[in-house]
Amino acid sequence: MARSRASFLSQRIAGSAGRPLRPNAKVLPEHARGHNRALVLQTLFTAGQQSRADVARSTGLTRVTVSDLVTELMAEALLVETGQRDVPRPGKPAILLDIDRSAFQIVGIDLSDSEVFRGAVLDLGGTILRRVELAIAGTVGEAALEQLFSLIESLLATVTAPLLGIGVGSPGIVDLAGTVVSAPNLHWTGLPLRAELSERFGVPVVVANDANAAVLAEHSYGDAQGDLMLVRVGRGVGAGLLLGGTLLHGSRFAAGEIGHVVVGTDGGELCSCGKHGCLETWLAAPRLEAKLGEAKRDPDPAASRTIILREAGTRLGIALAPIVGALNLGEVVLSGPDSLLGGSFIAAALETIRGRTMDRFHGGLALRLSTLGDDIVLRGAAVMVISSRLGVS
Amino acid sequence: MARSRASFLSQRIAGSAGRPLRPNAKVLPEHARGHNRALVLQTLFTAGQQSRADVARSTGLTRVTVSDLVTELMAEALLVETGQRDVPRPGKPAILLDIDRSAFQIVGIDLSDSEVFRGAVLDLGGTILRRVELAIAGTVGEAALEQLFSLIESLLATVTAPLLGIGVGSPGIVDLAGTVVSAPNLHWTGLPLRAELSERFGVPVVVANDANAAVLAEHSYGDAQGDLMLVRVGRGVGAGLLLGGTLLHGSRFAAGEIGHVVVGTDGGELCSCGKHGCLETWLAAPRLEAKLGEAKRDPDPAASRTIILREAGTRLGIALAPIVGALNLGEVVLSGPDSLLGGSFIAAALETIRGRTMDRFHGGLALRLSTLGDDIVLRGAAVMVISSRLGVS
DNA sequence: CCCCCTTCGTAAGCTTTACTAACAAACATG
DNA sequence: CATGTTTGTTAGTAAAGCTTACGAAGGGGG
Repeated sequence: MARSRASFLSQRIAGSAGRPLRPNAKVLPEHARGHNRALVLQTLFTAGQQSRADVARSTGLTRVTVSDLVTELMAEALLVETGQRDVPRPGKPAILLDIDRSAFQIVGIDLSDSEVFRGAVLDLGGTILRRVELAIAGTVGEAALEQLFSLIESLLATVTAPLLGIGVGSPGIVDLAGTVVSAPNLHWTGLPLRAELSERFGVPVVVANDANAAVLAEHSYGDAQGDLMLVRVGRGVGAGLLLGGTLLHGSRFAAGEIGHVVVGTDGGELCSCGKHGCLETWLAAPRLEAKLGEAKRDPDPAASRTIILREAGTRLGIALAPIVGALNLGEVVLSGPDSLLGGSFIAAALETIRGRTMDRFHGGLALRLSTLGDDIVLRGAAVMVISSRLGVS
Repeated sequence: MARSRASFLSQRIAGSAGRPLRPNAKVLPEHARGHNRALVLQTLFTAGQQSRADVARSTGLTRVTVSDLVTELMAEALLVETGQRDVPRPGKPAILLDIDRSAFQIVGIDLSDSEVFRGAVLDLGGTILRRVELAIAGTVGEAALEQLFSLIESLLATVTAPLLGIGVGSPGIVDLAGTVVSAPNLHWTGLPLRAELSERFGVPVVVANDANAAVLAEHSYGDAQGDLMLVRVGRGVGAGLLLGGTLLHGSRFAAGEIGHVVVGTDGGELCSCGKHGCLETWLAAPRLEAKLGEAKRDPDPAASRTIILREAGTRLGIALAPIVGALNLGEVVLSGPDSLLGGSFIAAALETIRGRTMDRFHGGLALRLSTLGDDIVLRGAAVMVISSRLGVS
C-alpha cells in the first residue's frame, strides 16, 4: 500500500506552485492541474488546518474543484481529515483538512562539514526524526562517495514511512542536473551525484549547493520573505540567494560564491587562491578563531576580541553593501557559529552596510542570525525534495 | 476595423510566454491558452518566418493547436501569411507565417535625460518610426507632467496603426503599479503615472525605471542572455538587473540603485547624499567631464585623461566585483557616453573585476558597451509594452 | 508518365479540467 | 420551530489541446 502510494506519486507531474514548469514550454491542461494541486497543498502547508471551503476561498478555486483535488490528495495519503471545526459557527460544520506530515519521510544529507557527513530522516513538516553522523577524517574522492552511500543506507534502514526522496546539500559547484561540477575539499569533479544516487537507491534525488539548500530552509522555516540572501560562514564563506522566491544559480552555477571576492582597497592577507584580501581571509571561521586565540594573550583579551570581531564584521559589510544595494535586499541572514557571528560581528556588519548604502532604500534592511543552527542544510535538503516532489515550499 | 482589433486585443489575457501570470494564483484553461498563444508569437518573433508545422515542432504543440492559435492571431492581424516557402522539399509546400510588425504601433518615452524628454513611435519590431524631443529646461513637478502629456499627444497624432500601448522609462523609483515613488530630479513623489496616463489616453500604459527599461532593450535587441546587468552612466549611475529573464525589483523597488554605494576603503569625495566615496562621485558623467576638463591643462593631457578614466573604471570594477561574484553574472553591459566609457574606462573596469573575483567562475565574464546608444530607454519602453500586451520579449 | 511517398493544413471526435447550478446536510439564531 | 447560513457533493457545461483521419500538393523512382 505504502509502496503503491509512493510510486503513484512518482508518476505525477507535480507543478510547482507559483512558478511555471519550464520557460518556453507549452502548457497543457494537466500542467494546470498540477499547479492547482500544488497550490492547494501549499495553502494547507502554510496556513495549517483548513476546510475545503477555506482553501477554495484563499486559492480562488471553486469548492467543487478543491474537493476534487482534495480527494486525489487524500488518495495519495498526503492529506487527512482531522475532524470537525469546534468553533461554533452558523451553517454546516466544516471538516478540517491537514497535510499528513507523517505520510512520507525524507532523507536529508549535509556534506558541507569538513569533519563529518551529516544525515537525517525528516518528515514532511521538516522535523528531524533521526540523525546519523559519519566522521570522514579527510576521506575524499571515490572513498568519500562510498561513505555517502553507507550513510544513506544506514538512514534508509530506519525509514518508517514511504520515502519521498533524498536531498543532498553538497559543498562546491552543483549544476541543475545535480552534478557536482567541482568540490575541492572532497576532490570531486564532474561527479553526477544525483544520477548515481537515484540509480543506486531507486528514488528521486535532489542535489544542490549547501548554501542554496540553507537559504531554502531559512525561507521555509525561518520567517523570511521572498528576497533573501543567506551567508554561511564556516571553513569558507559562501552564500545562497533567493530572489522572488526562486534560487539564483548564475551563469556557471556559481552564484553566491563570494568567498574569494576581494574586499576593500587596502590589501589584506594572502589567500589560498593566490589573491590578497579575499572575503575568506577576513572572516572564515578557522582564521577568525586563530586570531581570537592569539588575542587571549593580549593585555585586555575582551577588548581585543571585540576589535577582531568588529573588523571581520566590517569587512563582511563592505562586501555585502554593493550586493544589498544592487539587489535592494530586504533581508540578509547569517549562518555559522553564533559565538563568532553574534554580538560585535553582526553589529559591525550592519553598521557598515547602513553606512555604505542609501538609507532611504536600505534603512529597513534586516541582518540577523539564522535560528536553524547546524541543521540548516539538512532541513534545506529536505525542503528541496518536498518542493520538487510536491511543489510545496 | 483597426479600433475593433485593438479593443479586442485589450480584452485578451495575454499570458507571458515562459513566465507565470502571478505567483500563488490558480491556473485556468484560458491561462494556458494565453501562455501557448504567447509561445507561438514568441517563436515567430525570434525565429522569423516559419510555417505552422515548423512552429508546432519547435513549441511541442500539435499542428492542430498551432493552426487554431494562428487563426486567432491572424484575426487580430498580428500574424500574416507571407506566401509559400520556395525551397523545394518533398510534400505539400508550407505556407510561411510572420508577425506583422506594422500591425500595431507603440509610443515609447524616455524621461531619464536631464535636458529633454524623448519620445518615439515604434513598430512591433522595435524600429523607431518617428521621434519627438521636448526640451524641459529644468521643468519639474506638475509642469513636467504637463510637458509629458503634450509630448505624448504630439506622438499620438502621428500614429498610423492601432496603438498597442504607451511605455515610459522614468528616472527614480517606480513600483509595480507604475507609480513613481520618487524621482528627485523631476520633483515627483508618489505620482501614479501609469494610472494617470492610462486614464487620460485610454490605452494600456507601462511605466518602469529607465535602467530597467534599458536592460530589457538590451536583452531583446542586443545579443544578451538571460542573466544580465546593465549599468547606466549619466548624470547619476544606475543599473537594471535581469535574472533568469525576469526583472529584479528589490524589496523597495530600488534594485539597481547602486549610485550611492560607497566604493573602496580609502575615502573619496563628498557626495550630494552626504556620504563620501559613493560610486557616483567616482564616475557620474558630469564629474568625469569636469576632471577631464581640468586635465587638459596638464603637461601630458592624453596621459592624464587615461589616468582619470582608468581610475573611474577601476572604481566601477570595485563596486561590481562583489555583485558579479554573488550573482555569478555572465554579462555586464554599460550604457552611456562612448567617449567616456569606451577605451581605458571599460578596460580598467574589466581588469579590476577579473582581479577581484575568482577566475574559474568569472573568467568568462563579458563586459561591453551597449550598441543601442541613446535609444536604449525608448526601445526598452516599447519592449515593456510588447511584452506585457503580447507576452513576447 | 504513373504511382508511391512525404509533408502540410484542417475536420471530427475525445479527454481533461474547472466552471456554474442546484441540492442535501447540519448547525445557529430569532 | 422556522429561517438563514455554511459545507460538501452531484450533474451538466464550456474551454483547451489531443488523437485520428483525410484531402491537397508536391518530389522521386520505375
